[in-house]
Amino acid sequence: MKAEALKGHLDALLLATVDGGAEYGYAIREVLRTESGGEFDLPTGTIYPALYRLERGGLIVGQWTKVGVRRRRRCYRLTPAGRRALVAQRASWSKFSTAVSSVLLQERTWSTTT
Amino acid sequence: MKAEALKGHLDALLLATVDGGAEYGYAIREVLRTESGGEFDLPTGTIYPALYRLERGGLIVGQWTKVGVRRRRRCYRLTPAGRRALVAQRASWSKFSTAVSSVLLQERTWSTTT
DNA sequence: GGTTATGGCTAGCATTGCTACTCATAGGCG
DNA sequence: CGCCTATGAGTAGCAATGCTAGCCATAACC
Repeated sequence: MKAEALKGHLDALLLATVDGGAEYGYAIREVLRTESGGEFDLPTGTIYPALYRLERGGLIVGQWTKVGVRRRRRCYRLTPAGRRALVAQRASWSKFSTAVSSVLLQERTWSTTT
Repeated sequence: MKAEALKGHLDALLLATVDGGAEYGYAIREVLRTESGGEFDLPTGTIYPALYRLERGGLIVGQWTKVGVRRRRRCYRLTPAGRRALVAQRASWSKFSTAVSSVLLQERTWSTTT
């Protein structure tokens, strides 16, 4: 996958993943990789700053939790605004992907590309 | 449509459009708007630099043509490399959109987002 | 004559995801 | 015990790319 392909769509993916239960960066990464059939194998340098952005934007809220004795996780949940954003992003993705597909995958009658 | 949504996909759209006959910037814009159902209403500041990039990359070749008396158009055709790129981009788009959709539009059993 | 459509172009910006690290705890294994 | 891997989080700086906001010219229409 080209590096730029994700641009503008990552937020939606993260919101959708977080919506699937209280999640944290590391787990989100695994879930994204699995659910995407391996397409999205995102570096942590992509995940964490993005979560940060979403939190700053008020779409998710993070909370430190303890794992074991001195291990910590930052768990995120969607805010109401985040939930609305997710709905909007899904709709937006549908429109976008439909549009791209209709341009890209269109059958052309004169498509005997000489 | 968010500004960044297109990133990484514009080249494919342009290649596909140029593949639909010898086209030039202005016409490409119209075709994209029409075929996308209005989703892609791209400013010329997006189109022309992008065509330039594609030409520099050897995926299309441009040629000035005269329209009327002293009007000019830069008409583009796909090169063999461009045609190969288009095939690759279509495949890549399919994989990408499938992946995004499976993350975004997935039905979750526990989706009663409390 | 003035407005709109056709046609092309550019400098500089803003956003965003990636690269390439750092740091720490925990568990497994020779 | 010492090393390697997995888990978990983070950052500075970069590169790419599409957009903003302009510019210019010809042609057509009223």
